[in-house]
Amino acid sequence: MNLVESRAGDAGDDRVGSPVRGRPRSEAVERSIIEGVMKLLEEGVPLSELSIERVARTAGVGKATIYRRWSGKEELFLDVVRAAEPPDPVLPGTSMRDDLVVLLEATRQRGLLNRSSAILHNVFAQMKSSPKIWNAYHATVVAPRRRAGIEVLRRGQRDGELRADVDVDLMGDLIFGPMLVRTSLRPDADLPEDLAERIVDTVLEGLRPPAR
Amino acid sequence: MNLVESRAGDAGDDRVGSPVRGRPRSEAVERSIIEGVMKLLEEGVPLSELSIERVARTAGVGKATIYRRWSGKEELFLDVVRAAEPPDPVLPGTSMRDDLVVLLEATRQRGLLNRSSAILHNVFAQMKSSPKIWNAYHATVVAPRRRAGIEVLRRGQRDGELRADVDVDLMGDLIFGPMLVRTSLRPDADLPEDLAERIVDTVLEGLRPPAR
Amino acid sequence: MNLVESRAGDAGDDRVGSPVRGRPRSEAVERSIIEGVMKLLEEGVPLSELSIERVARTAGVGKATIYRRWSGKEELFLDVVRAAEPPDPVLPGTSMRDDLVVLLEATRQRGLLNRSSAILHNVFAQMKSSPKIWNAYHATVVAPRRRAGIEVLRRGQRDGELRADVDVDLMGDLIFGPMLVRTSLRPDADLPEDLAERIVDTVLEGLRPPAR
Amino acid sequence: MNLVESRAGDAGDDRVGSPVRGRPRSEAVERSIIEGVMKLLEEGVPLSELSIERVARTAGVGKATIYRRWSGKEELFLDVVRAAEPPDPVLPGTSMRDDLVVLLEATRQRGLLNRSSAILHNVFAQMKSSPKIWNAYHATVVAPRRRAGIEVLRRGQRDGELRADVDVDLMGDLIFGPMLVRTSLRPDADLPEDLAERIVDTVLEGLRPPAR
DNA sequence: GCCTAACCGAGACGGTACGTCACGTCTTTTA
DNA sequence: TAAAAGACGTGACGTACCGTCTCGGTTAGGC
Repeated sequence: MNLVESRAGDAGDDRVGSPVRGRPRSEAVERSIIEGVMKLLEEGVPLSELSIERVARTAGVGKATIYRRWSGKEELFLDVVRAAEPPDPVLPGTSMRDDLVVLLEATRQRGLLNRSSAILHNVFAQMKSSPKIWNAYHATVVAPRRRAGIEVLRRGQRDGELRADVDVDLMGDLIFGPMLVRTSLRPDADLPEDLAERIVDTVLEGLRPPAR
Repeated sequence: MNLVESRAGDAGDDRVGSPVRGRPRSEAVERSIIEGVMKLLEEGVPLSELSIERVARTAGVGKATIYRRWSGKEELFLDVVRAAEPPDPVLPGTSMRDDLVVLLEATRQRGLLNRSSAILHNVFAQMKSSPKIWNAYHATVVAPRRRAGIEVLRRGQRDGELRADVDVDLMGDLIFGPMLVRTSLRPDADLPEDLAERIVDTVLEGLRPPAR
Repeated sequence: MNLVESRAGDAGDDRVGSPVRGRPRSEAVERSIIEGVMKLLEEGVPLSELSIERVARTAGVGKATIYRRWSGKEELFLDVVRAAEPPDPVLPGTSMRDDLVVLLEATRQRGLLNRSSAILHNVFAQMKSSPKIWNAYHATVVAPRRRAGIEVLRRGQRDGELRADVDVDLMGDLIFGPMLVRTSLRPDADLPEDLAERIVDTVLEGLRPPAR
Repeated sequence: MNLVESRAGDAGDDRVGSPVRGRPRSEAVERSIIEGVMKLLEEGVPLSELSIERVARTAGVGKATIYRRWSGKEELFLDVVRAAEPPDPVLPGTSMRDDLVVLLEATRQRGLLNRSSAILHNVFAQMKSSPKIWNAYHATVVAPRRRAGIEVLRRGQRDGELRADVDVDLMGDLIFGPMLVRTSLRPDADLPEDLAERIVDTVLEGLRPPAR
């Protein structure tokens, strides 16, 4: 998970009995660092004041111990976000429409979480400002979910729930775009309970006025 | 436009006696600061290395001169973005559909600009990471455009191009959401030339398979 | 008195009738600046915090108005000290011994003033740290007094109160040195009322001309 | 010696477990800072241009490293002066008169040093302008020497070289005052080779115990 | 009674230094 | 060899003054 995990004498060690020498890294230290960051964020400390120095002080840990595991602030935050990421929703599988609603509702829940708890709101924002980290987060967390959505759509095409000539890639954005805009870009947008259903149904239904 | 502009006797001062005291602020200095930031960004300097100190050095200006106008890095960047903002597109007015395509195409162009020139990509990202600045940007730049889109939709309803019972607020996100996701959130998405048309037409058309 | 007194059109003006043109400098401004400095010093503001900027603010005066009169902080302080300098004592003339006691007592009074009022203690100290200013102060204030002391001693030699072979220059330091050490160099020394008499009498004891 | 030296487990710590924690401060760095200041002073840099920033640059050291040891410019200069202080002279002990001449000659040498090398002249002046630092210098450097002088005088009284009823405290100033005035207060005074002898002999002339 | 030059307050301006903080690396002792 | 501790060089932070420079507005002669 970390980006800096190479231990001295790690690779290419022939002897099986003692792959690493010296004192092993403490997992407890690892946990206490990540939990320390979360504690600070929950206490409302703005991200700009979250220095490595302060994290080390809070976790009762030396700075070098942090740098031994992560190459910098961004990598550390990436792991913090990953640790706080809610599990993927279970799809009912009753229909494409229902599966899409469930996926979209999970996205809405995430948006609500970001807004209310403020734990991750800023970490998230910070991540977006760092292309390297945002790409890493995208690749390991966001993209898989998007792929799951695409897969649902493709299955819908096979089952006749969606026109076969539709570009599922664009379709994914048509479904998730409106929700993501409201959760991530428009700070003032509201997220009513039936939003997921309304988006899915509206997109699927067609919006032209009925032929008279 | 600036956030720090308390000077005695600003606009709308009835009294004739003492409109401004002391040497007035130089507009040339103001311009050279903003242009200095742009120059640095164009040269590929990462935003994290864009200190006020460096901006001052580049613009040949004292730090205090910057702090006299902006209360910090974020406020300065906000003005940089505003200065680089392209003008609003002119709507053809031939139909709701055409107007929407033009608006959406402008959004796509903005996305292309952000990606290619790298001038604003990072400033943008940075802005998103600061709620205060993002809200200010949203209120003065993004929201008006969104209102323009909503207005087009409402006119479409009056003219019978859009069903009268549709929630234009949600509709705005249905149209602009997919494009914004591709320009702002998905770093790997492509932006083909006909994307605006396809989004508008697909959303308006309806996606259910035709009754057999 | 000031070090920067050149007015434009000052020197080399042929015409006699109009030596200065334009609005003349206000003497009131001059006074209010010096009094402003004294007020601040009396309030206990340490000299290191006495910036030109603050002096200008206190006196309700523009900075340029100060720089028009003095070339810097040191020159200004020099004039402040000169303005606060007590008048030279009047010598009784009854005898060399009495004149010396009066001069030495004036020095003691000055030391007491410096210690108690704290007005000048620090200005004095600051002045000593600037060779240029200290020399100027020495030349215009201290040296004349020293010359007065030397003159008294010389008169004493003529009148037979002091041995004729004594080096009056060294003698001056023998008399004034002990007092100056206590007033200027030893912060903990006490200055009893009869100090001047004791110094003069002790030093003279061995230097009286031998009874013939 | 320094004024800022709070480190855990200093001297006199009985507990064996944790005498000092973390990387110890480098003595080499300490030396290079003080030597850097001296180098600059020798090059003729006026004291007013001796900023902490410049000292750090010269010594190849971070500003924080300086502030870790001294709380400001004055404290640093105090240590510089102490480092440059010549060793106390060795008293011959042949007589009170000879001892006094040796002590006074050391004072004269110090004055010559201050004048010629210019290393310390200004540091000295600066120190005098800061009561806190001057008092510290006085207490640790000047006062002990004065006490040594007083002790010599007292011994002279015991040995019959000085009248027993003389106030040795005042006597100290009578001897050292004239020399100090010439070395510290009068910038134009000369310091001839036989000055120490002449002062001592002149002052003692009247204070010898009466021949029985 | 005007003209005009210098004054005056205010404050912007390019600089420099302040003292603090965090960065990421390093050097200690202890485990 | 990991770990806590903290020193180290580096460099940005935001503030305060420096001495100079515009501004609009005042004050005095000289015309």
